[in-house]
Amino acid sequence: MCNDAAMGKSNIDIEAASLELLLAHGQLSRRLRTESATHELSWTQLAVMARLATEGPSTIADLARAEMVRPQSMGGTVAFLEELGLVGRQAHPTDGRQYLVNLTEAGIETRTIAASVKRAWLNKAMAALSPGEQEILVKASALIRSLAGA
Amino acid sequence: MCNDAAMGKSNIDIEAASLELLLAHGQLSRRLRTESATHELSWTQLAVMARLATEGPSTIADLARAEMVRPQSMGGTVAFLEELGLVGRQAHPTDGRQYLVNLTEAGIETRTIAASVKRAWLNKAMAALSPGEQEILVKASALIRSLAGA
DNA sequence: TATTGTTATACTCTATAACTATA
DNA sequence: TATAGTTATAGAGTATAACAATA
Repeated sequence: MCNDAAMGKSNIDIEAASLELLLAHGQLSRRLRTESATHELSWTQLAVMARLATEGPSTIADLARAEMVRPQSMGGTVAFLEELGLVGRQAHPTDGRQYLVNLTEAGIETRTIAASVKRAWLNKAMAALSPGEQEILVKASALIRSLAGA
Repeated sequence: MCNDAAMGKSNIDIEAASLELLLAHGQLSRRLRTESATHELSWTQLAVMARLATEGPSTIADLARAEMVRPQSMGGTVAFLEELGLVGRQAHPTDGRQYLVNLTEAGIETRTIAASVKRAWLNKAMAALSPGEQEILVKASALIRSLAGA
């Protein structure tokens, strides 16, 4: 009468469920890698582009915190996107140490992100699912983001 | 009358949905990295352990195909698990080129997998969700695995 | 000739540590 | 002294290429 199942707290085996999610995550990672072309935006690069588009200009330190990488790593990510002309940087108005990173016109072009081969494969794969299944993945995406950000 | 929405094919924006899944996936990857300790099983190592447990002994080439990495990479993965004593290998009964990789007693111990710090964090995070949300993630895991394997 | 597996080497992404400049 | 950012170096995971042994 004292375990979760007996108490009716949940009819799902959390241990099994989290392992399933973990294995699914790993398999998706490897599959996406095989579908990726060279010179394609990486996860973090894509995430930075999306964040700048929705949240507006931000500093390297802020981007690093939001995307859960070290500032040094984010510095490299931003430098790479800068070389591609997708983002630019401006001096911070009040703090001489910081830069404000922003999307350039080229970066704003949705096509730049949409051109991703990763997305092309995933678009196709998701289009083959039923609307109900698609909805599950949309809800799961939101849940995963909230889990990861908590 | 000719676009998907008008035809009632789906009320979900596939482009947006796949980007959401992609961004969620990336964020989960980075979060799990920050939660991971050193000397912990990697994604592929974990996947191989799980596969050997459910599918029985298999060859390196088969494992590589199933987990979508190159045979050379899987060779390294198996060699690593072998050093840890989690898997062993036997000569193939009929083909002298191949080995059959199998879980050792130590590997069979569920605790070996369960000891993962990744899983500990994810268990805790998933336990905090409602049963309905947990169910969504369980269903999404199955969908993602079928997408990745297709 | 094709396939299994190994060895050698390189690439991508990120981490840690040490440094400079500004607050 | 603390923080933003850079530079240098190292690590994990996987890829490609070249090779040996077996089918």
